[in-house]
Amino acid sequence: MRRKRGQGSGEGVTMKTIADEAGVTLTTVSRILNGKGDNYAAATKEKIQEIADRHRYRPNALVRGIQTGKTDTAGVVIPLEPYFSDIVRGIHEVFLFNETLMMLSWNDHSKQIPNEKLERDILHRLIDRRVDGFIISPSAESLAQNYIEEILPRNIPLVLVDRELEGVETDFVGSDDLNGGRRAAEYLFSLGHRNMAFAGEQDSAASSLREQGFRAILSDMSACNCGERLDPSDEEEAEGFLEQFRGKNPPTALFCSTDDLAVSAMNVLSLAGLKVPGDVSILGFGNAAWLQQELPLSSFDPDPMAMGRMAARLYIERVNGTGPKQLQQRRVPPTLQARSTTAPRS
Amino acid sequence: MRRKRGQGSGEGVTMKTIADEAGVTLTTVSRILNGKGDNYAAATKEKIQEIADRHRYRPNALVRGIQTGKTDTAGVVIPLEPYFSDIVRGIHEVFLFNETLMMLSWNDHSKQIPNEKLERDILHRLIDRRVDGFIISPSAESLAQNYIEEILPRNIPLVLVDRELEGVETDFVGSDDLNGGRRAAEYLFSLGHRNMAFAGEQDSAASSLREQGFRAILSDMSACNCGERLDPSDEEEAEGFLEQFRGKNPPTALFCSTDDLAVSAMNVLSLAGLKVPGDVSILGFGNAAWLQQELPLSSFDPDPMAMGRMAARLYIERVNGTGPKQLQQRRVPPTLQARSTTAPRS
DNA sequence: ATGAAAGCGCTAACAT
DNA sequence: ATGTTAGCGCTTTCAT
Repeated sequence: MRRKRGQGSGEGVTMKTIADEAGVTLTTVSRILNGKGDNYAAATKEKIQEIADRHRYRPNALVRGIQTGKTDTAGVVIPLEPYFSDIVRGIHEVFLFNETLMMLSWNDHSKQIPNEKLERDILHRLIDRRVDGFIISPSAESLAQNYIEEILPRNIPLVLVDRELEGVETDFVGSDDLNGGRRAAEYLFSLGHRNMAFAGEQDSAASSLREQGFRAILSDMSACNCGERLDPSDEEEAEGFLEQFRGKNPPTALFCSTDDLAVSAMNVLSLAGLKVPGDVSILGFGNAAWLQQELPLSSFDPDPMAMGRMAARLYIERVNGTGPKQLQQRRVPPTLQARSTTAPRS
Repeated sequence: MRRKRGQGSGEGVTMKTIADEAGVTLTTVSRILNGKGDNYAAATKEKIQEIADRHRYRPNALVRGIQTGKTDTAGVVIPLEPYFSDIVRGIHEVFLFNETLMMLSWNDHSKQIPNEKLERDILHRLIDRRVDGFIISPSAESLAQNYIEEILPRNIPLVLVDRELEGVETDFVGSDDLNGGRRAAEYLFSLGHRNMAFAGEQDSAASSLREQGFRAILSDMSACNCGERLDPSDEEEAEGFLEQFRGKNPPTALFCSTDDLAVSAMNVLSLAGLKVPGDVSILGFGNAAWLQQELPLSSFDPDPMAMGRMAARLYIERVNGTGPKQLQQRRVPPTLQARSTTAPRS
């Protein structure tokens, strides 16, 4: 067996050490140090506490973990990139007040091919250490199988953040895309725009929700209309996209489901000689940090820190068994950041 | 006692479960699943393995931890801000190949007053969970006491990254500031500059090393000279700083010990009508990400990911007891990023 | 007001 | 080629 650590203070000090020194049993020490010693003589309590402090005694959470089945440790699997690290910061903030610590890991998000094997290995490492639950931001759909096979059957609480996974029945915390879409419409409407366009990718759940909310409001408003979804960054669709702005009575505002699309759109439009926001107001979604210095794009900030906080709160509910029985879907309303690519209709 | 988890597959499956099902003892299962079963009959080995797989058995690392005194888990205390999260990514990369996981935490780096109590609490949480060691990027000098009292006496390996702490005798991994300073001098010299200036803060260990390296090279070169250290962002020193550039035969190059100083210097110089790099070449240190889009500042990239990797490797050596006995000081040479604020002397 | 004893899931020394 | 036993550090029932 591996040697325990050397002989500094606080090392190798167990409840037994303290019990022996105080001339009482382990049980007594355990109860007193855990605040369950109401019945004990004040003198005993003080003595135990004093010895513990003097030795800088620290309880062994591993043992407590195997005894109680709870480790107060979460498995957090999130890439450490700008946007995501804000999610982690939000989680951390809530954990601070819940005696919880996170084991952090992630799979290489930068590689296009997600490494299923590697992620499964990471999950195993986390499960072996008996984390109470998981908070995961899945890097790809293809990883769903991992969660379905490794986490759910073991009945370990799992909260997904930022991205849902088809076929994985679990809690989810993300951005309120529907709400964002609605407010995009309301905002552009309030600037006087009536004729609008929408740019979005195909096959993106988030993008669809944003579009849905956007159109829902527009169809409630009178005298509003909006062209079909098109992707200015897609070779096939770019031409059609531009076409909309060439007819008579062209759109004066454009809502893009991501900031990337907003940038593509701006490029396409400016090549065609259109001014932003003079001729067309552009509103994005994502509030990408890399953008803000280059280009003052009006956009929705999904508030990743708030998402992290919300995910952590849900996690705590799950791990403690408080909170509702049904699976939760909680969404943080994005914050509108009006900058200089949107303006009143001229 | 808290209920163990419910009844899904892989839950509550222990070696005992497997042993019973196979009609052998715990020991047999333990040995076979740990690859120490060379002496066992192939049939037994296969049977055990099959049962384990079928039940999706996973070993309990908590138990292993209390038995062996090793948890394969590191306590990492680093703020999750841009520069630092790259350090964390470097650490993570190395841990992936060492069966190690990190418990990540940090104290609120944004608050000016570092919360000593909070950080001590975090260290306790980590110690209770019996991390094998620590990798810490201290947010303030005032926290030194925490490490001295809580970590060192317990003989827990501690590697400091990015920032050293006076009075804390421990391993350190950081940027090679001396080397950076030297190469700054060599680079500016190679561009033809002979008359130089240096901007740096007072009381910064890193800044002093950069200055030291810088001056060491200059004094080796013939016909070179460099004014005294001044801080253009300091009200008292700004005037003197500018004064240097007003004499006859003024400096044509400026090395700043941080990118922030480089920005201040540029402002001061441009107010005085001097052109960069036409009149003065400016070289910074830090390669701050927020800068790169605004201003193509020539600078040294301290390569935080490499620092993280190096710290993790040293950590692994410490935890495994391999590696040298003496305290280590390892430094990553920064990478020169020549952009457009430096040019040949005109 | 305190103790004794069983047990958590596993490892490792010591058998046979 | 496999089993027996003690023990890791603690919590929790059941005594007294």
